[in-house]
Amino acid sequence: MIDRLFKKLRVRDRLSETEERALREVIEGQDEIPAKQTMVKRGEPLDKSILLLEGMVCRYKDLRNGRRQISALHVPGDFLDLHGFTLKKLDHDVMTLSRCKVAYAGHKQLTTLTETFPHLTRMLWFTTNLDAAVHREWELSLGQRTGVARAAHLFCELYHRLKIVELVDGASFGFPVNQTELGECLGLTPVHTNRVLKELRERGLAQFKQATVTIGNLHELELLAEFEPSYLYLNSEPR
Amino acid sequence: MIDRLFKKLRVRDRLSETEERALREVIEGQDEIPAKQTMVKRGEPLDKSILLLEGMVCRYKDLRNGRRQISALHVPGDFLDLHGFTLKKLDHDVMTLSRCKVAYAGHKQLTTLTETFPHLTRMLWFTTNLDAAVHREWELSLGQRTGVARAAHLFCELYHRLKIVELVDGASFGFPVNQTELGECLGLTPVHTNRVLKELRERGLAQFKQATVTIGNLHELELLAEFEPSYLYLNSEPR
DNA sequence: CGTTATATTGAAGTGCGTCAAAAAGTGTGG
DNA sequence: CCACACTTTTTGACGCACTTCAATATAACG
Repeated sequence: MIDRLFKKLRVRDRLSETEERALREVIEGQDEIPAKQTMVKRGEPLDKSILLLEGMVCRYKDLRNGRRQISALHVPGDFLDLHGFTLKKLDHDVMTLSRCKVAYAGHKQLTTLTETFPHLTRMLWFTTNLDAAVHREWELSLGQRTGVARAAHLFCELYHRLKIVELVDGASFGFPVNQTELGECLGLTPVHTNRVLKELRERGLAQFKQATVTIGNLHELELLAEFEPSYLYLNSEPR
Repeated sequence: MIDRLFKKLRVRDRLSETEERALREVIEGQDEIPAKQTMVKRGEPLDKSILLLEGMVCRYKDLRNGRRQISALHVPGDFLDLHGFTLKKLDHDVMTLSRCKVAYAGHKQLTTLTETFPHLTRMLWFTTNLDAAVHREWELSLGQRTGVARAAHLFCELYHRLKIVELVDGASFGFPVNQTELGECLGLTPVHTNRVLKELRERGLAQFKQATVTIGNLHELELLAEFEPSYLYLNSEPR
């Protein structure tokens, strides 16, 4: 299961056997967490980072009026809070969307690792910068794309990210959220999210049903979303 | 001028004399860039990162219809593209807003630095994670805050960030953009940005005039924006 | 002082939100 | 296997925040 992390890294850079071993050594423990459970609360001091092995997780912030914005989604192979390694506490909450399997990397062990493996450190650093690149693309979506294009873009992004870790089945992938939570990713109300999904469905571009996305026409969907995968840094380059 | 970087870092962590010296040594060159000039183009290979010494810079992405989203603002003391150290090319453009002074840190030198100073490395890593924390707060703004609250929030953020590097003069600070560019930060059209500014002005909360923000009532402004400075990580903690 | 960029205002249109209700799906216990 | 409660999805009607289009006013500048 931890292999998904290596798949993710190897899409972006070379990872030596030694580095893989070193990384394996700092990943320890294994937990199962039920769905819809807060894993990390904002502000609480952190001494380890969480690697997602199975399931899906979100990070979010909310306002006093109860409106919530999901700022990031995580798929297997992602660290949920590697940024917490340097931040030491989070500015947001982390919640499981589905039942999840996770493992841990202690900050102490990570510190040791970074003192011994500079290139591996850059790769880990890279993954936190990759999260930031996704944040920027979401800012573009939230600020400038219409609801339909936002949903289309999110589906394209997840398709590509899940493909890397081999969690796409044909044109379908699991996305364990309801329409309310999907709306919280998109900055839309549940009602409008429903209408946006209806449009994508009727145009034959994508379908969202029972926590599963089925892409009807990837090319058209990407056109509509103006999806440019370069922000996912899918080409291997030395870091 | 480079001292602003150290001010920024020392608000967040201890920085030893040795570390300061080491960091000074990798910062070289000095350039002046005119206003509204693209400094880094998306996709172009990078071999150095840029430290902003004076002026203000933005990063942005745009869509085919010409709409643009500014995803980040940078103030003196910020690295503009330290994330480029691990990403090796950017997913967005970087543009000066005002006339700027900058210096450079070569990636080769940074690599050497990270192999010698693990704690300093974590501090640099931290600054890229801090940028991501700001991205998340902007996602919350763009997804869930009203136009007025978004503008209020941005003014609060800049006030606090500029305060650290001593660029706030009483209740005022320079913000070298026009209303169109401000709208591109906020995900609003120029016309609506103008109306939002009018409301803030008439409520006595903040004024934006001639590229200068003057805060009328910081407390009320923060309340309106639901501004919670914790995402700026202003408390010094060991990283 | 004219020229151009920027700010401001008005009027009308639209995407998305709100409120409310119905329909469909899901899970549980009998 | 059905009955019931609960969650989620879907639809309709209406309202509002923001956009669009267009015109005017003001500031910036050589």
